[in-house]
Amino acid sequence: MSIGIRISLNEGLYLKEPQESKLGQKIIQHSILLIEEFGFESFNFKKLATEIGSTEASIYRYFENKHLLLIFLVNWYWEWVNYLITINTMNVKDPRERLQIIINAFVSAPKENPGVEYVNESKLHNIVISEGVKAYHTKGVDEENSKGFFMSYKNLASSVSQVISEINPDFKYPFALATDLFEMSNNHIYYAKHLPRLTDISVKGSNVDEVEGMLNYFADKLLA
Amino acid sequence: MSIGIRISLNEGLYLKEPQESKLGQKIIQHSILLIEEFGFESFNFKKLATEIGSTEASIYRYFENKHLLLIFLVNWYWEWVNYLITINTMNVKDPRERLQIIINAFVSAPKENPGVEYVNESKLHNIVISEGVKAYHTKGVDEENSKGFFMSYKNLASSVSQVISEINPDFKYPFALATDLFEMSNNHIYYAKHLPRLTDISVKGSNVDEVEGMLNYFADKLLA
DNA sequence: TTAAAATAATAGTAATACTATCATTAAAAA
DNA sequence: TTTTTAATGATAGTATTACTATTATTTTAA
Repeated sequence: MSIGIRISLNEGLYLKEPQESKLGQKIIQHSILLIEEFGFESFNFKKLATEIGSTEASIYRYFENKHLLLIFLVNWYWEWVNYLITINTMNVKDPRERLQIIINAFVSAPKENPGVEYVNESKLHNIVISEGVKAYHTKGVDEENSKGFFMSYKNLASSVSQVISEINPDFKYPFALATDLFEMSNNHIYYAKHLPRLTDISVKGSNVDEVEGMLNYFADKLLA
Repeated sequence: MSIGIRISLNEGLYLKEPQESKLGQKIIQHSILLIEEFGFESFNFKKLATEIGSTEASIYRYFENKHLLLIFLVNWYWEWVNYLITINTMNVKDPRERLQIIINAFVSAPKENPGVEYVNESKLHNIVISEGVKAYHTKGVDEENSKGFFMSYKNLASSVSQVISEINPDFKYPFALATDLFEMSNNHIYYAKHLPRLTDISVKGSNVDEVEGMLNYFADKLLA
């Protein structure tokens, strides 16, 4: 059962809106499961087709290729985090408190499941952590950007930058800090798990309190 | 003509040390040129072979696959930045000044060409900026890490973290900040060029002063 | 000057990333 | 309800990629 959020994404990302059909939803659902489990490189439409009992050709009717599917998924995540931030900060006046809520959403948005039944938000977050940067680190970035494929990230950065500027109107780098907090959140969760000597924090199970603490500390210090 | 630096990397990264033969050096040299120009995804050993007038099979005698070649190149960069930092901070007592030199190396190491004739450091830096994260964002990261494939990055982070701890021995996140400064440096140069709404800084041509200014500001504030 | 090592030439395989065509099924409109 | 349309499935096929194997030739070193 859905609580009724509908995430609408740039139409150029897909050939046919996958959220509006059973097969489309299955593609989203199982691509998340497969990419999370086996990684983006070894993921392909043939394996996905087998997994959902469909065919490669059918999947190609929804997405041009797996790269655009990845961009779609990452955009879905950005939109969803932005949505969560919006509702969770709605009645909070103090911008410092709003930024804390934002940082909490960055590290643990998946815990607040919005009930889109075909999206496992926790696994999608893992994908964003492990593979997310690949969405915009390609030679096609400029063309894709011109089509608006990264608008959701920009909107998210913009929302956060506004809160930052509210806290400290003289701070010179509100967009950069917004982006950095998001990336640091993902990076340090990744490092803690895979390259622990690149960080000071540790993540036990799904406990990301140390990452959250660090980001709050950084934000406080920078905006003081 | 070389000024005599020799960058030695983890032996598991290659099948045969490419820095010790003409063909190996050509592989390094032209893989940098091709990846920088066309991107890592569209790069392959066949194109590289054609480019250098050799064969796929010959290249496979040096590197198992293009992914390991990328890790090799990125490691080369990390080692080289670490080397530059070492010599440039050698006689500098003040750790704050040392950190400034480090930040300068992060944003513009390529300008100080060490004279390894088969490595275009500036283009290699572009690769690190655009493709670098792909080196350690894969499903194989844990196994590769256990073989020491990311030791150079850890060493770099460790060097920088020591300076950070010298500036402020109570600072809780010296490794994280070291890593973040490096990643932010690369990220914001990339954003300025391709996704400017994710940052506040701009990079005109090869002028990265604004990035440098921001990183110095962040470091100062956090370590104050 | 001969042996060893490195490289080139050639060929081949399995997997990937698609595209095309036609048959079947499901949904919507008449 | 039928009939038209849209969506999906089944099947096949192509070009490229990521390799591996074998043998010939060239370079280097003993």
